[in-house]
Amino acid sequence: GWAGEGPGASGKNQRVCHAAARLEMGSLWEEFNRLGTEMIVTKAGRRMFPTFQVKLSGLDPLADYVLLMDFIPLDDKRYRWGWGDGGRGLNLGVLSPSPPCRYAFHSSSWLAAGRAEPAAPGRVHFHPDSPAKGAQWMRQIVSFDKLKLTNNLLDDNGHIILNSMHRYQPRFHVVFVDPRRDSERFAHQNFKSFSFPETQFMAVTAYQNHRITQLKIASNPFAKGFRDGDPEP
Amino acid sequence: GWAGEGPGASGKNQRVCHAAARLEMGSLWEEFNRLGTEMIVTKAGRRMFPTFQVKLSGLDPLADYVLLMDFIPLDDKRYRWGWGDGGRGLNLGVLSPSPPCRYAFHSSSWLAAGRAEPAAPGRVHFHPDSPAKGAQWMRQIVSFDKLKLTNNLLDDNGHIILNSMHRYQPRFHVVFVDPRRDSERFAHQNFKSFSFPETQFMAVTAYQNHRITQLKIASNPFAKGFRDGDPEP
DNA sequence: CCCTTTTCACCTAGGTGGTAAGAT
DNA sequence: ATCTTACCACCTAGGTGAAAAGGG
Repeated sequence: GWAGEGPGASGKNQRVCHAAARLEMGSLWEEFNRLGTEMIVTKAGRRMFPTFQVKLSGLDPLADYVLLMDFIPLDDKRYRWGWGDGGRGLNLGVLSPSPPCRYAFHSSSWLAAGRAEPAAPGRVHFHPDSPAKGAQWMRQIVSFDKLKLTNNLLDDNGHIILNSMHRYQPRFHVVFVDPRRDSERFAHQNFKSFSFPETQFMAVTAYQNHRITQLKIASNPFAKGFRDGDPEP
Repeated sequence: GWAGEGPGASGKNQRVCHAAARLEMGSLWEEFNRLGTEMIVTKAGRRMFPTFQVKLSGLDPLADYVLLMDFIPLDDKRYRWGWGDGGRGLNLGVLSPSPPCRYAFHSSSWLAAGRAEPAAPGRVHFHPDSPAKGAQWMRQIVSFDKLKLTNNLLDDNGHIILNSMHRYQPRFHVVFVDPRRDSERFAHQNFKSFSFPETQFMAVTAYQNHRITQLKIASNPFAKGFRDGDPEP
């Protein structure tokens, strides 16, 4: 679907106010989201799967833009994966699917387990093709496949630093490169942000929900080595 | 070594007239050049080895530059590899090494064999990071490892089109992106070209000089599978 | 005969989750 | 007990020259 734009769509520069972004692989993102998406974080940095990619429109073909992403905590909680009190209260319906039978073997779910860790420094990831003309960005799908997530607070590779067992919402920003002298004064008018709820996820160092693992293996080409039976193209 | 700049260094824009480029892997290029460098061309496109890479200096850190390469015919001849008339006249000393013994088994060499084919359309290869600031270009070695050579006159992948069995001189160009309105009128002032004689080569569809093959195998990591004996790091 | 094309085994380079050991 | 790390086999993706087949 098309993203809801950030607050305050008024007062935006003409170069960004008509910008629109469609999330690619939307059905795959929704399939993960229904199970409660998990993303691995490692010391060396791990890519996201699905990859965050968008199709852009509404840019000025001749203007320069910078594209970037950041990740904001979805709440101030820390989570753990396990068996709750039988299903009352702590289960987060949005996060885990309603199991077909509440007493089935696989009935674990995400439980709030205290307040969030101190937030890591809020890094951003610039799309490596930035800056580029609007025409270039709109020509084809923009893929953030170089973006990596890490749990290393001291990371010096420029990766996105996240806390494991915390929930995050990826955000996507289109920034018009203002050629005017005192462009800093208009910075707040020169960008537009997009947030796709179906891309939210739990950062983990190892997968907790086995259904997530299975869906990753089934849909990520690099995990083909772990597929069992007959394929389905 | 440092490149000789193109003719007419006078009248250049301040943003390019101090630009300098040092060829990287110079000793490897020279080793190939002493044997007579050959570069494979294929229908699908083949990378160069050694890769053309330079270290830049003298750019304006804050100005925008485009970096690109093209290839110019070194002469108007077509060549063939074989046995000459005993060593008189047709042997090109620069192209093949003086064999230790003129009557040794490996005494073939490049011989002129008629006039050149009609020149293919003179394509150029823009470095994919173009345009970028001078500071960015000077930060580290600029590598043209995405450049591919093809002999397909109908190529639509944007590769460099060359005629097999013809000699070429790679050229490297630094172009200042002039922000002025009528910048086209200053185009001839806004670039500086570099030509390294040790990078000239013969385009081939299959290696002719067995010593070139051996040196490629010995020095190209992707050809490690063809190395025989003990390695030498 | 000489040159080109195709296919292939063998590499580099790097993205997967599994697994077992380590850390707290 | 729970989470993290390091290493691994197994993939994708693509760059090598060898060898055989193709073409004029």
